[in-house]
Amino acid sequence: MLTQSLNAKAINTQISGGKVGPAVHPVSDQFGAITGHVGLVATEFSYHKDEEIYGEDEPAEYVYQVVSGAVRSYKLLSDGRRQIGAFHLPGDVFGLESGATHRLAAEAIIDTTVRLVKRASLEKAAGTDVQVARKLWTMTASELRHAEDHMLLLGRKTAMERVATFLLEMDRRLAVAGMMALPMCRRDIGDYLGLTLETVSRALSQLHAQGILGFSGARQIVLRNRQRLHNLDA
Amino acid sequence: MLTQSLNAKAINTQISGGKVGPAVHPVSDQFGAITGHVGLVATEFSYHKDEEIYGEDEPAEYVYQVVSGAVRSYKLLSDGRRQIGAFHLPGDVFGLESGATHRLAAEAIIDTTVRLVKRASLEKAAGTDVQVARKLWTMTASELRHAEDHMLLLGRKTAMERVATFLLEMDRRLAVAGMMALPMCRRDIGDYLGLTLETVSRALSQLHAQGILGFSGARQIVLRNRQRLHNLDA
DNA sequence: CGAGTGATTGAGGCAAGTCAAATGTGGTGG
DNA sequence: CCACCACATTTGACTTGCCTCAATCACTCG
Repeated sequence: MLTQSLNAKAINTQISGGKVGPAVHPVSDQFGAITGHVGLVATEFSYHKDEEIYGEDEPAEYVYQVVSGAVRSYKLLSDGRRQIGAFHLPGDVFGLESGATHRLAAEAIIDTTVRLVKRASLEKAAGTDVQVARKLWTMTASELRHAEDHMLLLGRKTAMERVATFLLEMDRRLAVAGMMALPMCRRDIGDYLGLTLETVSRALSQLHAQGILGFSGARQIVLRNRQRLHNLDA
Repeated sequence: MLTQSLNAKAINTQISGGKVGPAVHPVSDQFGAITGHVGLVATEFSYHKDEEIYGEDEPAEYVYQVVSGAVRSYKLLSDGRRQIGAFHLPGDVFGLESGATHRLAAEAIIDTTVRLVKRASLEKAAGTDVQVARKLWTMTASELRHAEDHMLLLGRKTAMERVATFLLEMDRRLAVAGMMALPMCRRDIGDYLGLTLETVSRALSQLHAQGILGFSGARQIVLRNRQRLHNLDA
């Protein structure tokens, strides 16, 4: 099913180690660090806004890297409550599992292109090449680090502290020329921070009123005072 | 400093692969799975109740396995708010890092004995033995899985759902003859679940009043109806 | 330029937090 | 062995930060 849909829509297949698209940041090309060593076949593939990439508990057949666009990884409760565990931005690897299935679902936030390799081929490479095995471990470990930081946020920070942390994270990860263009809506931010979209909006309005940030459209944000934002972040 | 204190208090050094203490569950002996392969030296060591094992951001010199007792891993905010990321019970490995430092601090909840090996020797073994490298990865991946589940709990579950989840987790991990002896106090439980100790206590009282659990002392709990607890867990 | 979705703002409610007091309990020394 | 003490837990009364529900506003994109 997934394979069919991939084959039907694949737009480009290449031997990795070839040139990397402009959206992939060179110093953080985690995928290349693996595929370059072992000559794995990487395929490019695109998803539309809100399209599912894989579901929770689905077999983990592929490992992905965002080329352009943005992805949300999340879990759902039976009544629809959602917790987004991470946002994946250009250059990020996602969907890497040590076990057989995906622990979270993944969806494109906006139209998104990914590069992907078969999980089985990575596993095989890791069995031969210790460098690859080490890389898989460190990628999982940095996801764990993020999750540990996020548990602190979700369990113990106030709404304003959460929003401040979020803004500083996004500023670090996607600011260009001091401005960030958020790909996600207020509901996504709320579901990432364990808040409602209204609470996120109120916190942003308050930061705007205090001159800590500026808007040019709801999703174009300029941080005017990172120091004060850090102070609000506990 | 750490090394000194370790040397001063070490009570037993052995080549691993020897017999395992009775408190370590045989089917989940993650440590043995590693050390058995490469003949690493494991040392036993004990900590008193509330003693720090390592601090946040401290160099990760050792990897630990609980032999007996219980350990909490946590992060602190500057004003003292605490988030416990995990409890480590007999058989569990903790303190395993891919990077140079510990991401969370660790403390003994009660008097605790651990087995430990040098991180550097594990790293070395992983460079030679692909089985070891794979094991390190899967151990980190299962910590990540727990953290992802816990983010959902912290971000989206109600107080009663959190406590129900906690009880089912502890029942699974440390119930003997249908009864569990919790090593941690209500404050630890609250800091694990993102609640206050009072809220934890009220939820437990309510479950007791509904006949879902029974007490013999505040920390000796017997689950009388796991199905109803599952229903409360969303 | 208008429709539709996303964002903001307001008013009121409630789940969980805070503060405080009473009760229970395990550990220890007389 | 038991009485006491220190601390853990429970329970109560009240507060509050965030949520819910609802209405308006403002982009974005046909």
